[in-house]
Amino acid sequence: MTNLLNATFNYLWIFLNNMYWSRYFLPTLKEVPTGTEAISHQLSLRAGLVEMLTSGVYSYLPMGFKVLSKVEDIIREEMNAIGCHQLLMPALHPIEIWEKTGRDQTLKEIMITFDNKKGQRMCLGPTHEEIITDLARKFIKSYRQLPVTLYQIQTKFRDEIRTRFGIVRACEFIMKDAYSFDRDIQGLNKNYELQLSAYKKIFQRCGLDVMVVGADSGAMGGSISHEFLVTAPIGEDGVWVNKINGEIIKDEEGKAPQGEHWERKVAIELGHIFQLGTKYSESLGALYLDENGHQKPLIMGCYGIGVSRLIAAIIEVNNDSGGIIWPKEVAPFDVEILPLQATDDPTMRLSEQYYQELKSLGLDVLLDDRDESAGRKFNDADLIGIPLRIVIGKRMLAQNQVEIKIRRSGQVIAVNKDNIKEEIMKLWKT
RNA sequence: CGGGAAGUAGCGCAGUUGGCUAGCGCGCUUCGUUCGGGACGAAGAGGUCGCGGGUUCAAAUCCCGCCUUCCCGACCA
Repeated sequence: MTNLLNATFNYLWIFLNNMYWSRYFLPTLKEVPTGTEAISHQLSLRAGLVEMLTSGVYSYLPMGFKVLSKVEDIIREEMNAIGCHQLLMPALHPIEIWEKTGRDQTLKEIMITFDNKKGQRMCLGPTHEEIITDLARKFIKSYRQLPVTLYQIQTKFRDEIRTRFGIVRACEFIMKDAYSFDRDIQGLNKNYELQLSAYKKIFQRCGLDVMVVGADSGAMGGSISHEFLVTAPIGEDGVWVNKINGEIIKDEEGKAPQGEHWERKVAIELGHIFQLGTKYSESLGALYLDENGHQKPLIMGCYGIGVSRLIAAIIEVNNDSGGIIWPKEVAPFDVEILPLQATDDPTMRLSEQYYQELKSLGLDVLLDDRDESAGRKFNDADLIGIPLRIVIGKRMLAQNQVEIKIRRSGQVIAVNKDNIKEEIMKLWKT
C-alpha cells in the first residue's frame, strides 16, 4: 500500500513538473561541435534539438521534437483550412510500382533498395507520387469524387550522395507532401493556387520571408512549378533578385540577367509545388468516368515542404551570437522561468507558482530549476532561445519585482511580482 | 562519384623526429564554500589513441590497407 502510494506520488510529481529542466532531457553543449559549418547545424546540436546517428540520419531529442510538432501543427492547420485530408502512406514499397513509371531508374541514385527475405525487391520511399496514384486508381472512379487533395507528413528516404549541414540535407527527413486530383486543368489551377497561398501562410507563420520562384520540374515531370526559397548563407540554390521591381528568377547555369539592378542571392529551397498533369495517372492507370461516361486520366498536382529542413532554415535566419531566437509560433516553449538561486525557498516557490499559473493560461512553460550558476543558466537560456524569459532573483524580489527579458530584442522589463501573468500575456499577444 | 581536411574520455583539444603508468580544459560523481552573465577548493569516475595488418626490443607516433565524419563540386525538400 505504501509502495503504491509512493509510486502514485512520484508519478504525479513527475507529471506536474514535467517541464522542469532538471527532470527534462535537454543536453546543451557549451562548445561548437567539430566538423560543423552551418550556424543552424551548430545551434541545433548545441541547443539539444537533434543528435546525429550517422551522416544524414538524426534523432530529434524532446525539445527538437517539440519544435517539429509545432511546425507540423501549422502545416496541418493550413492544409486542413484549404480542404485537404491527411493520410499516412507506407515508407516501404515494392519496387514494381516504381517500375511502372520508370522512376526506379530515374531515381536510382538516391533510392534505398534491398531484397526482403522472400526475395522481393523493396525500396524505402523517396517520395510518394506512385503510391498516392495507386490509391487514387483504386478508389477514385467518378468525377463526382473530384476534386480531392490528400496529404501526409512522413519520413522520406533518399540516399544522398552528399549530405549537408546536418538536418538541411539528410538521408532520412520529414516531408509534407500533398497531392491534388482534378478532372480538368481549371480545377488543377485552382488547387495549385490554393496550395500556393497556403504555403505563403505556413512560411510566414514560421517566421520566414520566402521568395516564390518559377522553376524547372526536373524528375517530377509536368509543366508549371514553383519553388519556395529563403535567403541564407548556406543556401544551395542561386536566385537573381531585381532590385527595382522585386522580380526573382532562378539562377540556371550561366544565364545571368543583364544590368546592375540584378543581385545574386543564395537560398535554401523549402518547398516545391508542381502541376503534374497526367504523367502518373496515365502510367498507373488512374482513370475516372466523366458525366458522359468517358474514361479519363486524373489531373494531378503535387506539393512538398521539407519539414525538417524548415526547422534548420528557421534557425539559420533567426539567431545571434548567443544562440537561437525562435519565432513565436514555432518556439519549443513560450516562456522560460529562470530562478537565479535554486536553493532559495522564496525564489523557488514563486517560480513554481508562475509555472502553474502560466500553464493554466495555456502557455508552454520551461522552468530552469537546476542548481547552476547564474551565468550558465543565462547562457543556456540564450542558446535555446525561448521568446520570453522571467528572471527571479533575491535582489529584485526584495523590492517585490521580477524581470521579463525578451529574447529577440534583448529588452528587459522590471515587473511587480504580482503582475507577471498580465505582463506575460500582454507581451505574448504582441 | 572526383578534390580537400580530420578521427586520442561525453564535448573541445594537446601529445606524432618511435621510449616511463597517454595528458589538458569543460562536463560527470562526492564533500564544502559560493550565487545577477559559463564561480572556487578538495577528492574521484571515465580510454580497445577509428579498425586491421606490418616494421621494431618498444607504436597514439613509422609503413600498407580499410572504415567513418566534415568541407568544395554534379542532384534534391
